[in-house]
Amino acid sequence: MTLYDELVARGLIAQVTDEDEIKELINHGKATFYIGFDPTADSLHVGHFMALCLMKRLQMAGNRPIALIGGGTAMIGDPSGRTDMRQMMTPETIQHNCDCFKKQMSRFIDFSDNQALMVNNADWLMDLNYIDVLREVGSHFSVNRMLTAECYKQRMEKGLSFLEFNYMIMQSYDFYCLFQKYGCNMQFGGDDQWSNMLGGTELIRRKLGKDAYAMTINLLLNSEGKKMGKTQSGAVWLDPAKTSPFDFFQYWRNVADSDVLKCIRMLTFLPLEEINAMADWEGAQLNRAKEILAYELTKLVHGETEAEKAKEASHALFAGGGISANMPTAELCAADFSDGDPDILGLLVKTGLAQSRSDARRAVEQGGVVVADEKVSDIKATYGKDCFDKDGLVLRRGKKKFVKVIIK
RNA sequence: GGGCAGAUUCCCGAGUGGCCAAAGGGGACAGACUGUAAAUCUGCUGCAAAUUGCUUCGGUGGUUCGAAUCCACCUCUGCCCA
Repeated sequence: MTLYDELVARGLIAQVTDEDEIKELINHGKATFYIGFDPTADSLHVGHFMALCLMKRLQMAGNRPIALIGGGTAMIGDPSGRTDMRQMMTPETIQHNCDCFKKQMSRFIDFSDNQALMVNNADWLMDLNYIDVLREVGSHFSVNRMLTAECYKQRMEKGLSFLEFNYMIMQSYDFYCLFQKYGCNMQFGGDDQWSNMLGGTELIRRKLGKDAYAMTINLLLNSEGKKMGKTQSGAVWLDPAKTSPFDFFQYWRNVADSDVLKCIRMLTFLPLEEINAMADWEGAQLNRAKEILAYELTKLVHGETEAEKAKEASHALFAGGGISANMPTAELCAADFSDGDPDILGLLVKTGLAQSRSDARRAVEQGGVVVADEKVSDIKATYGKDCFDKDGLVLRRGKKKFVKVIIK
């Protein structure tokens, strides 16, 4: 099976500019392609992970990836898919984020011997001269055309600043630069980037009379049509300091039935035959598929050891109800006992299981708090040092949130 | 530059002097049912020393016994005209 066919079979490809050309290029390792990453946070998240996987797949087939960090475009902010204006970021924040991205990407993509490149568009965008840009680039864009692009249409009602309107032009200019500098002939990106990417191929055609190609990958949406990789507390991050391997594992362990197969197909490197064999799984067996998904992804992102630990902790908690060395842990120190034994509400807040004492109180009153396998019904319950033996005391809020508390 | 409309809690959105910690919906959280799924039903959703107290309705001042609500100025947003 060719690479292109595999991408199709995995449901990754959304739109392409020229199917035959693209097939030819990527199947034979002739593409130098780029994917842009906007450094809007200090860690990559699941959405980026899809792009990284794609890069890896293509790199394995001999194509040359360029990871473009949008240090320059981040100064503007992409209006696509947004209904409100982005908050402006300071140059310092952007720089910090770029550095974090670099570190994380190196784990997935092999940058040695120029097999892949990492560039920052701040390098060429920051020094541009306004008049020159207008003459060189601006003359090739039709405002009428731009306004009909889907990404701007949505914003026509809510308001769109001139700043953001220029994002497409900057992104197009990136492609143009990379094409000239590195012979970059393809751009990949999320499907919401389609119009911005077309801007680039268009600009290259107009300025250089040459063809470049663009391909978008499907956004990872759940069965309700919402972007996956988001939780109430924000995105699911790849940085273990921001989303622990255990939480990462649990996120995937808990996806809806209807989304499991799609996730496995799109995100893991399991062979297609193996995945297709899972297609008619249901009930308990489908539940097993979720574990495979969670394990595979945790392994890819955090490594095999962490994946094993997360799986083990998950089993201990949900299957055995026992205590595990690998479950999320919170520590108490002597000072926490200095004003008398801590009460249940305080413990819940301290461990992050509740946001405030009010929140904790509600949880207890509704019967959602369990300590050491016993439901807590008294909001005034306290726990002395002797409650915490050397394995720790397991606090549970609801069915899925556990913390093991130990005394340092 | 001129005219008009608007800013309310996580989000949408009601509230136009006291009965307002603020309707309704969504989301989130908890309970029941389950498979760590979905659907459904119930509860709950500012903070705290909790039949009470405190802080919130874009910002700053003012009127009033009392302001999300009235007045002034400011900031931001949308629409129309230039």
